[in-house]
Amino acid sequence: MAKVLKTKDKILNAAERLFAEQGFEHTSLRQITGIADVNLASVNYHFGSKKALIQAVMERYHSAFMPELDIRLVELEAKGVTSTEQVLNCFIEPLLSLQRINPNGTSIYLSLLGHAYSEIQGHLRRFTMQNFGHVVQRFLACVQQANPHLTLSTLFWRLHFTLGATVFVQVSGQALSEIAEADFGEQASAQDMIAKLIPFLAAGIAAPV
Amino acid sequence: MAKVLKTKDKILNAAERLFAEQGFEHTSLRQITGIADVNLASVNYHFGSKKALIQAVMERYHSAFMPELDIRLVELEAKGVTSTEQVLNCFIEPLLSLQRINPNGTSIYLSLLGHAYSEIQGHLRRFTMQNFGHVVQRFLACVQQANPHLTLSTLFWRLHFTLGATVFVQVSGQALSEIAEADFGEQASAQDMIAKLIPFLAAGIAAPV
DNA sequence: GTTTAAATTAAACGACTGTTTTAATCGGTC
DNA sequence: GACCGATTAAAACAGTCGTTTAATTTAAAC
Repeated sequence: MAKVLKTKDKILNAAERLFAEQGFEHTSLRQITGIADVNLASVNYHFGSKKALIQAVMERYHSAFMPELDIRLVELEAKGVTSTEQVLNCFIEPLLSLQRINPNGTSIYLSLLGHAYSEIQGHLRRFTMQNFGHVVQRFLACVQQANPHLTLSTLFWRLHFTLGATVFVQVSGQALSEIAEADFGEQASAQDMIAKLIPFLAAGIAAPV
Repeated sequence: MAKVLKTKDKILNAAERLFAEQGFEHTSLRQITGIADVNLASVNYHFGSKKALIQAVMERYHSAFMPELDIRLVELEAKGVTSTEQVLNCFIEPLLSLQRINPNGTSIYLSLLGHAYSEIQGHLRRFTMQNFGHVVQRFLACVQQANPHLTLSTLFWRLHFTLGATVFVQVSGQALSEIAEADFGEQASAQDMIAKLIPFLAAGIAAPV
């Protein structure tokens, strides 16, 4: 008995798919309502604006991911951080748990994050930091504890390099996966990509100056 | 005797500045012609289309940078590559030499590259690979020579992480620099950013699996 | 069955985009 | 000075976008 989705959920589902595939700005409300098979005006009726729709799509994932991440960071902080890789590993399970929202939840969330940061979505950044800024702070503290030899400035830059590498790969993820599959015959799931990413990032963050 | 610029050059200069600051898609022809103080229609008259203008802006930098990079990669290849950092260092001088085109040439070029890859500019990617694909190939060969312990697949992914980190930081460069200056009192020039980036990337690429 | 609010629909709005058209002007040549 | 191609100028074009309006339908409460 496939549940009949209400208009609001049909919009959210269509939007998250298109946003992840094409980014926020390249996706028009007409595309979304076309796929969702609802009227154009219903987006503004149910969500108020496109901005608000974007935030609603993100929040569904944020609110599932962030608390999970925070739990693991707190645990790690308590028992003491000894390596950068430890910190990054805290991301794995929370990311994979997003598959409960959607079978492709992990890559969708990462894609959305990627587009949120590569497009100029100031309102999203503010929105995220307001709601989950403390998680970001805790993450930073953990990385710092793992790398006491690095100055705050160096850490600042390296974390942004980290963010950049992650984000970019997710945005170009589909295209890259196709190339990788053609060239190396390997299908790269979101999980595989994370596994490949972590050693790279950990080594980069902890690199000597 | 400040040389009076012809319309075509006024457009190119205004376009490269705005493209670097805002990206290609967020920059309208009306913005460009407004700053350049020329008529809107002159863009299509002199360049044919916005796409063609984008390529013209990129080519000015590509044609200055790519041959310089190639020279250094060939030299390095001849004397034998022993470390990843060696390969990345080949980028420094060619990047800095772009300041002859424009005092901010280095960061403008990197910004343009960033936007070219984070926006979906398929035509630019094709254009670049057609003209300078051999340089990319040589770069790949050098990295491979420096890291014989890595599989081609691992290398493929790590180079894209590398690209991502570089690109992202350049796109968000201005915003990040401002934060860094506020928090750590350091002004981060394009040169500084490259110097911070290379150890991070080199360690990431060469990391153990 | 009537009432009332919620939800859906079709249509238009106003603002923006890249591009094209048509006419006016500029610069150099005979 | 008259000609002529190259350049500039103002205006309109055709398309897309997010949003709003006003009318209609649906669904639940009484």
